[in-house]
Amino acid sequence: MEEALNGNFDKSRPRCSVCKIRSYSFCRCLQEDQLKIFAEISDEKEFKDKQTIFLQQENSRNLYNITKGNIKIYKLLNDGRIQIIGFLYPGDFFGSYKKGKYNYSAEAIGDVRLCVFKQETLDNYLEKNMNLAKELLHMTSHELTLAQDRIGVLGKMNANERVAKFILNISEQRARIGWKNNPVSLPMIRQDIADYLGLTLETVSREITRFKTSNLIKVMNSKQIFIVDKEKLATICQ
Amino acid sequence: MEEALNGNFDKSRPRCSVCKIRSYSFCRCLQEDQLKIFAEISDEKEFKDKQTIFLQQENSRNLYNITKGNIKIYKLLNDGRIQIIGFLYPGDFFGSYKKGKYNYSAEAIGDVRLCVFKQETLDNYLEKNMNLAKELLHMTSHELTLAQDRIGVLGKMNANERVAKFILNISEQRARIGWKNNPVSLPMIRQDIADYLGLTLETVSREITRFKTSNLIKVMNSKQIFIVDKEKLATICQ
DNA sequence: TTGATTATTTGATATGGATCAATTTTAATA
DNA sequence: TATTAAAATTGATCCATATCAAATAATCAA
Repeated sequence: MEEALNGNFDKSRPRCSVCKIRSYSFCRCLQEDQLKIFAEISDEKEFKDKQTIFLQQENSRNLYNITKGNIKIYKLLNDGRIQIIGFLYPGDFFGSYKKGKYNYSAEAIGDVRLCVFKQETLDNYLEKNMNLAKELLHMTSHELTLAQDRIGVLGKMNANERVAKFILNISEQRARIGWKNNPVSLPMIRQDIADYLGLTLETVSREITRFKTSNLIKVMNSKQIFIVDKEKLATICQ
Repeated sequence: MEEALNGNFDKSRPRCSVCKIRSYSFCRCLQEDQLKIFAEISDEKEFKDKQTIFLQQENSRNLYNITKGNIKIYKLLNDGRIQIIGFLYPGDFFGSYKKGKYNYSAEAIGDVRLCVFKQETLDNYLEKNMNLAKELLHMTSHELTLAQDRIGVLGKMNANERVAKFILNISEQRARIGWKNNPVSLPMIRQDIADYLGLTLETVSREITRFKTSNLIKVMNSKQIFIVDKEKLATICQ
């Protein structure tokens, strides 16, 4: 099962040793000899497009680490309004290491592979490994700065600036994990982008058209955007 | 100096031992015998109303813990637009335990007393104290959920809902640290509330008037709001 | 390949909150 | 206490984005 998932049939090496995204993930702080233990306390699972990973009201039991694919985390208001909190990519983690309820729901965008950690198991392991605790602290702290950036975008920026920032952010994220970042692929649909940016899908579509018309981007197809003038895009959202 | 600040002249007890907000702060996880060391690696400082604690572009050196008063953390766009990321209260911490730049600026609202930790010093101390590392992780994680809640508010809620949520949130925060929460005191001016909620001060003022007119609140004075109908307020923002 | 479904774009109109402006209230200071 | 400055309220108007609606394009299933 594990071997099948990461395409590694060498039973002598733990799954984590051959994990391609480990260097972008919180487990990068582990020594080679710790990887075996870590592979044992985690479990790799697959999810299909649109499959729910967990819902906000559920008791939180797990922390997840994305090894392949994209997921969205979102909140639902009781009248059906949706706010997408974030799109997450390989190397990102989500879920909760606190008992209680999850703070959002999580859903796969396309096919996804996740490392699953049971809360208590991870918590126990933290006791033995200060590096990992520190790494988690730093990554959580980084998540917090990203969330604060988003507060700035949603609180003060107009539609034009939001869409520009979105395109640049996703391109930067791709670069960070060493992927092709131009043209940048948008795995999510326009409605998701709208629910992420606090706009409607019509407004998102119109802003993309404006960028296209003024030659800042080329729309190869609705999910592939080529950035023609990165500087000008950056100027829009500073 | 330390004694003067916390009103304790008993030199035999470390400052942290008599700290009134310790039970709401990350240092609550420390044992009595560790408090002496902690009092030595931290430093208590006072700031006056509107005084800048640090600016976003500065190199981050410190982590701060509020022992008295309120502060606001905010981001500035280059055209002068301001977004207040959060209002922080006694027991809250802010700043950075990473090298680099701060992610926001911080300013005192009214007179403030802060525990200041040097990054490296705290980091070194973490090495020796797993409890503290875990506590910081949990509190940072909690900060993250608060930030995610705010993303939901700014992305999907209208002016009416935002102001209702603000009043309830601040009242809950007061209750959490055991303070009088009705009438709730708003230490910040309307412009700050507006910059926090992504609205204008006129809109904030109008919404407060609406709540007053429909008898959900009583405005004792502009900084003291008595919540008359908590349930109805809660229904507005669910 | 074709029809059906889903996603995206584009257009017309409506509206919530911004903006501009004036007044009132509160706080600060001489 | 009077004078000034700062904060808050209220009113009139405007505009960016939402909403409603239709057309087009892409994707999927049979």
